[in-house]
Amino acid sequence: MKIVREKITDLDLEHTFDCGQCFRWNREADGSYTGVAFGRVINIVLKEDKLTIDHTTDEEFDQIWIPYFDLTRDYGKIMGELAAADETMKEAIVYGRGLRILQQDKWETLISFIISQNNNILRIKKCIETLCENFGAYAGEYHGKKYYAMPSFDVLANLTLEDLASCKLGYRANYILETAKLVAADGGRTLESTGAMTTEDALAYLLSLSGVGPKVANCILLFSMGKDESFPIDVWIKRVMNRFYQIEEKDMKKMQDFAVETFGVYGGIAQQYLFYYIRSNPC
DNA sequence: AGCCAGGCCCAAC
DNA sequence: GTTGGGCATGGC
Repeated sequence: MKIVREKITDLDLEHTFDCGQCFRWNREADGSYTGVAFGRVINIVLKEDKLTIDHTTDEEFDQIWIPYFDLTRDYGKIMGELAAADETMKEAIVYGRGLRILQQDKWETLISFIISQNNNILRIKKCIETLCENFGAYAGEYHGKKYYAMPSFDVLANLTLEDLASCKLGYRANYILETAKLVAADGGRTLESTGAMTTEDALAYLLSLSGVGPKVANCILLFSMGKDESFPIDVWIKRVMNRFYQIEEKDMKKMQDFAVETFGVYGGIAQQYLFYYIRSNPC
């Protein structure tokens, strides 16, 4: 069934899906997007302020898609506050207006960003897609195409490197097996409870997993655990920090401090506008 | 062909 | 505690 909601503001699906925070949404010929999240397949389109989601229900919209798209939060206010911080941020917001930080599934985000390391976005998407098709639960069919969810930690914990070879994950395959075993050891309870932890504790837990360092951990904190102040620093953010804020590319500590001082509790959201801006306008 | 990609691990200082 | 080499794979 199809649901419609009007008066949706400060949302741009292209910016939200293409800013590098998620990997499983694809644009259709008609401009709508189809993707899988939380085990559901939906097709979504926004025309003016009218949001239409196909293949869902009123109940699922309330329980899954409102939190997923972060629709209860006032991004107009957030953008206003960040834009007042400085001129670069202001330009980045003009460019990426409507970008919202999705609240994604923790396990899927964890695996996705382990795969993301030293990798490019196109290939990250292919790796994730293959992993889901080969080992994920069937999530449904939309317009003749079948979709599969991210395989659970129980499934991945029982695979071998040979099983994963077909996914072409490279050296990351072992990280995924090790992390799946660690998460499955307590039935995923620690991972699920991270949202209620302090950011510091959640970060420490993530860093204890295999293939998760500071950058990947901060992405997971921001994109799935509601830790808005988390400021992931990758090669692109280093370039932003160097080009626009005159911080040396190796000085991560100074970048972190700068983010806290300048962007405060919305550091991660600011980071995402900057990432999207610099990637779309490289040098 | 060689460099790069939303970095991390581990050994050597 | 910090630094640097190595790392699978494929797009450009």
